[in-house]
Amino acid sequence: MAAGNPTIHDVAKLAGVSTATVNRVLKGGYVSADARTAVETALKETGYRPNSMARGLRMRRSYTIGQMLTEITVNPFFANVAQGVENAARANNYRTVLFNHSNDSKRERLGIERFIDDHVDAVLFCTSTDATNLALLDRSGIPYVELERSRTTAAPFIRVDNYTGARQAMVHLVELGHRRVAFVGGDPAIQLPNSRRGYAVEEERLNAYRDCVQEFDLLTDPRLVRLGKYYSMSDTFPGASGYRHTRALLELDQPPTAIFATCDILAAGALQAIYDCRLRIPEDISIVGFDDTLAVCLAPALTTVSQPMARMGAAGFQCALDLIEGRAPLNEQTLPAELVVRASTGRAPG
Amino acid sequence: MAAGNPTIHDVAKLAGVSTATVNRVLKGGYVSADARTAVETALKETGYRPNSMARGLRMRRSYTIGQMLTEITVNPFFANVAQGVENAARANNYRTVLFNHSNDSKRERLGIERFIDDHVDAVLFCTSTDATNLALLDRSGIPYVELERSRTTAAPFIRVDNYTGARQAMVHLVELGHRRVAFVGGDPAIQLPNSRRGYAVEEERLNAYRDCVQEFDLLTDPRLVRLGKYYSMSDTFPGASGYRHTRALLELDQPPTAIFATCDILAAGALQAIYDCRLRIPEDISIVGFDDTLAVCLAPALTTVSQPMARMGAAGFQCALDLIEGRAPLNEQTLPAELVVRASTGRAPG
DNA sequence: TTGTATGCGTTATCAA
DNA sequence: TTGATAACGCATACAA
Repeated sequence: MAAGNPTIHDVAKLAGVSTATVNRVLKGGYVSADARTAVETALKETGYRPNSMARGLRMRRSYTIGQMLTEITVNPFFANVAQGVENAARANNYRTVLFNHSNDSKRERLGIERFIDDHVDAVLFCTSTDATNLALLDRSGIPYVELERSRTTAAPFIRVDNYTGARQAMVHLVELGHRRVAFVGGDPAIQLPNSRRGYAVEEERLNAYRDCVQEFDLLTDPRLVRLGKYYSMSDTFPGASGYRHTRALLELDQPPTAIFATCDILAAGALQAIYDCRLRIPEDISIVGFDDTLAVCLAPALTTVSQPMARMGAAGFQCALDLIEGRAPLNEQTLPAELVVRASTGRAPG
Repeated sequence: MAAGNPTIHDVAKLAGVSTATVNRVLKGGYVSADARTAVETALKETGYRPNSMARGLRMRRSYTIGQMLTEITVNPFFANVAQGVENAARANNYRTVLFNHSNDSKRERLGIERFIDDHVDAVLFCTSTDATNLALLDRSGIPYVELERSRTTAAPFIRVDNYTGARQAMVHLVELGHRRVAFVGGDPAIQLPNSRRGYAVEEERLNAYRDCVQEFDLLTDPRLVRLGKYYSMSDTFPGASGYRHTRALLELDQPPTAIFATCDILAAGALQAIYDCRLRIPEDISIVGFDDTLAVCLAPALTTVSQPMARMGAAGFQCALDLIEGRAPLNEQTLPAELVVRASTGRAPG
């Protein structure tokens, strides 16, 4: 037994039946009581476990989901989504294989080819760099699901209601009396061209900001809106961009009393900038993040818009499973984001 | 072609040769020039990719490594190690499958059984909860490697020189004039009973602290040594333990001028406590972390002992591959940890 | 230099 | 109710 795992043949021989009978007790079927007990004891004795490769070959199904992630180490967001997928997958006897493309379309292509080699039953993207990469899967007949951002309209898409989430953040600040609120966030222009649906993450968040500025008659100053990337893969400090923007904001003749940074990593950089300027949060300035990843670890603990990362992953897996098994999942699902108030927001000074 | 991927038979038929010949041009062997070109064009035309399950079945090798992690979402340390493993694995045509046991030995057991079902070629642990779980693999003849912590002496073990790393942190503080240095760290008593080798992570770090206190004649006060868990899986805020310990330290009649927190998550909690007490870092108090995970994101950016997480993962994979292919890797490898000085340490006040 | 034939372990059809 | 058998796609021993 030490040398090589027991196969269904070993079980059959031990039980004095054929492999077909063993299979029947395993999968359910007409088996006599005698045969059943014989097989069951043989099963126990051998400690038989089916060989997943043989089964996969035979069933033309690998029971494996490929997860294409941007970069699991650079933003905890991805680890949390992956975790959600993983748990849902395990519960359904699926396993997952990860691949990080680091926003490099060529690498993503490589990863997709690996997925095809692995005969994954479906692929989850969070998020894809490029619609042409997705087309590779179409050719192989492998279904896929997009999370967070969408590059195509054909595949099911699990999204988050970024508009409402961002709006909650703004309303919270307004209620605290802030009227000079800065926005530090992703530039819609960077992502939008790639987006195939009505909403790009960045656009939604920015729209919520702008709408609230209008609606609540906040100070409008173009210098308060700072757009760019959330973080750079190559920067030694991912929050560098948030740091720079915040420094610039604090040097304004009339600095904002609150900053809405639409990613906890940006917010982390903002906190560092504020710390360097020896300002006190929230007494001197309030700050709200987005994601709820680093938020709870920062000083002070960050008020942030929490994304349902694990739920997104789980919903994505469910879609994938539907696709695999020939059911038609919703083409689009929107999950809510929710403001979590912690210690980084307070009444506007003055 | 859309329905079903091309097999080696398709290629053979198209090229007008046998599957054996196709295999020969794929794997290298005696093939006539004519046959070779015919096969090569057929390969291109079909876009043939070998079926990894069929190959795995035939070769009795899955080209898959199982990674057993404590919990990828709770500490970025694990994501970084996993990333290191992953990259090394990909470079060697291996894939990895993750499993998080959340410090639950039963869950770990479950995961190992899944790995056995998957016929993984080897398992990497970072870290195992329990030596009896490892024994399951022995019975299946699956080799394994331990990272960071060891529960057995048989398997190769990739460790970090925690003593020297921690010592660097202490020397750094001493050089800055600190004489009242607190230690907030893991309790050796929690982990040591499980450890099968001379060094437990916690013991090494604590020993370095104690040795330095002696050697540099620092203040010895048992109240300055705060032991416990790095973080709790269930706490809403992982840094809670660091927060509590730090609050207690700051309430001492003679609070420390520096804190060595032996995990960035603990340090994050310490930063929050210090922030709440309206003390300024490093002017009022210095703090050093360990790991270099959150460090760069905290305010102020944390001076910390950097662990070679990706290297540990890569070295672990190499060991696993050696084991799989019948080579004998070193039973133990020690990687260095290195102090990274950032903004949270400065001259002792007063 | 090339092709035939077999087995890896599982599932499932079909005949008994 | 059961067993013999074929097939999934690949790799390879052996024969030609």
